[in-house]
Amino acid sequence: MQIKAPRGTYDILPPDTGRWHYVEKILRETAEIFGYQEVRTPIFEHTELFERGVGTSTDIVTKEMYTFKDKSSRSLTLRPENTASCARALIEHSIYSGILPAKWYYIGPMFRYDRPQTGRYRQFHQFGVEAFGSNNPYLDAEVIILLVEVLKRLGLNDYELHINSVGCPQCRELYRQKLIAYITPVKDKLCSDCQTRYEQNPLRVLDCKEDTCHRAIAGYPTLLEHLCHDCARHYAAVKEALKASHIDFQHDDNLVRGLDYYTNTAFEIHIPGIGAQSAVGGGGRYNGLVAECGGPDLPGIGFAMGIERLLLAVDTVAGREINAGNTDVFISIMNDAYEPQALELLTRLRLAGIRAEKDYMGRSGRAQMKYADKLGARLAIIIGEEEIAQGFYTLRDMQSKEQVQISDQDIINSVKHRLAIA
RNA sequence: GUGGGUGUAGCUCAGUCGGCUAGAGCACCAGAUUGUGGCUCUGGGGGCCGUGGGUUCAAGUCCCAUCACCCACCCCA
Repeated sequence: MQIKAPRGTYDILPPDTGRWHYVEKILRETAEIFGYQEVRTPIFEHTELFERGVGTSTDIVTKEMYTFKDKSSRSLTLRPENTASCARALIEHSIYSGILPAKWYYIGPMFRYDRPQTGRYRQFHQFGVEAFGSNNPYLDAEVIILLVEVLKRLGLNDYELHINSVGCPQCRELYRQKLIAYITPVKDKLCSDCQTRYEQNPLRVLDCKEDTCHRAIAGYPTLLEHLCHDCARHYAAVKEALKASHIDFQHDDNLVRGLDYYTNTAFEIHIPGIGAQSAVGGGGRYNGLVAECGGPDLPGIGFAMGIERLLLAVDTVAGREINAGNTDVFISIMNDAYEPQALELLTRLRLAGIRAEKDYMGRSGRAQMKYADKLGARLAIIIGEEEIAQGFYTLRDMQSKEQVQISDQDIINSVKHRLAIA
């Protein structure tokens, strides 16, 4: 039986890797312009970190983690997300006693044992940013502006940004009580999923898609009306800042993000038309996280984006195609006796910083030209009997088909010159 | 974890009621054009028909199982 990539994983091969580089470059550049620096944390961590950081009631922790024991019986887990690791690193290296806010970004693979689907994999890639140490609402806005800017730079102008505030532990608990009181009389009318949500996390009943549930709880009290004074002011400032920055968004009472660590601002960004998994990014404020992981009481805000979903969107919505040629110059020899000279010149071109290639399959002269064409070469250098006898190279422009004779000492500069103006 | 769909060449897919040596297009290689690419034409290499079992004189085709992928639920990025 042939061995294949495990379920939910896949290979990224050329020329696809070029598309990844293109997206990754935009992500890194944008983050750095906004003042975020890259962090790289381990791919696996102690299981306890995610249990505490993500929350034991979440789907991620209860059923989606890749957990294993190492040879010393430590329980380790392949990271399902990177925010908890960032908080751990921040604490471990006492970053909080340095210059604040600490503004980090990351990019890399995450792992969740989930049923694969369009835009959903078991090993997938996230880009994300985290800003620790400030509870300033304008930092919330900065992070959202960065998220939107990334989409704009990828040509994804058609997005839906939803925001909400989930308050602080105090006002959220008060609201939870009210909501439970509101739902309890109509509990029996809810779908079976909502029956369990009602027990575990009543707020999640709000974003159920079932019509019957919507009707059953119609007129429910909203989080927005129950925010405490500070939380309400914080949320108002975020919205005001987004408006001032001309960012379109919509308040969404039903946006209740699943992870336990969120406080105050929560947001999610969708791109219509890429399937059921249309959330390309989501995040929020997590003021309780650092303390929960054993550090000081330090606020934080961040988001994560799914790179597979971004690529899906770039393909299906933005319709962008990125394919640069493999090479610029191809050396064609008309007799295999010229292999040594060809390789010598090839290396000289390469050491001069020029992407150059030759044939290694024993192709005929004609086939070498076909090959050059497939590689996207803009220039071909032809070495045949006449060239060897008289000591020059034939330089062919693949587009115009013009050919000129160039001496050995001029060849590098001539190639450079032609590539620069082409 | 639940429901539905699909597995045939590297890719996209035909393959009738179970019946001769399993096909096409694209891609790849070669030739036409022995010193020159894109177009065209000709030829060639490539298949455990996802895997395992069953029914049958006979299975790519029917049945069962299994695995994988796709779509949706769930959840999320």
